[in-house]
Amino acid sequence: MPLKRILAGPVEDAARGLLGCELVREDVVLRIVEVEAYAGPEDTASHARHGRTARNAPMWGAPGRAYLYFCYGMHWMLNVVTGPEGVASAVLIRGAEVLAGMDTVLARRRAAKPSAQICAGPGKVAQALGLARESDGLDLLRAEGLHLRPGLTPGAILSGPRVGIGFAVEPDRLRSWRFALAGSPAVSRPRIAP
DNA sequence: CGCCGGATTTAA
DNA sequence: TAAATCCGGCGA
Repeated sequence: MPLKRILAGPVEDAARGLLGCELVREDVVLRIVEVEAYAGPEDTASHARHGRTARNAPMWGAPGRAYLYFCYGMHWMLNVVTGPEGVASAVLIRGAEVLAGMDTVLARRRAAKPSAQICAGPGKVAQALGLARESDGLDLLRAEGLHLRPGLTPGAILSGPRVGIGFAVEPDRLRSWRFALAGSPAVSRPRIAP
């Protein structure tokens, strides 16, 4: 099944389908190992919970676009928009392994040496790719600029509650919409129970 | 290894 | 005023 079709489906399936896929920008190639699913206005943890705003507008767009937002006054977060056009949902990229371009990643992350956790966290992933506001809304399925492509077929997948959404109400708050490749060293904290 | 506070801008 | 976070410092 083509990636575009998976992204056009339910956000939970799209999230699982993104595990193992690759993000490419210039010389940097990352393998996605951890994601979180965020649905539309009905999901009280989602940026779409108050309806359409200037910030979350890309969430209503076509599947496969980027939704980037600024968080905690200093971090950019990369999401892949999912669902049909007009339906607001997106998948937050939370963790990745560096397949190529480690020197560039080290420079952007201001790290002295490689480590398994260099892209373990959503802020780290966007920073490693050099992403900010100007990449908001990009079509990731076009092979120019930032590109998303199929990769490794996932083995075992772990799931658990989403991180940093204590403000959401149940059942959204406890929903297991965080997914990660079992055994990957690039999964962010807190760890998902096996 | 786990907990805690500060950084720093924006959206609602 | 709190946020879909990160990092360094401190104590066990």
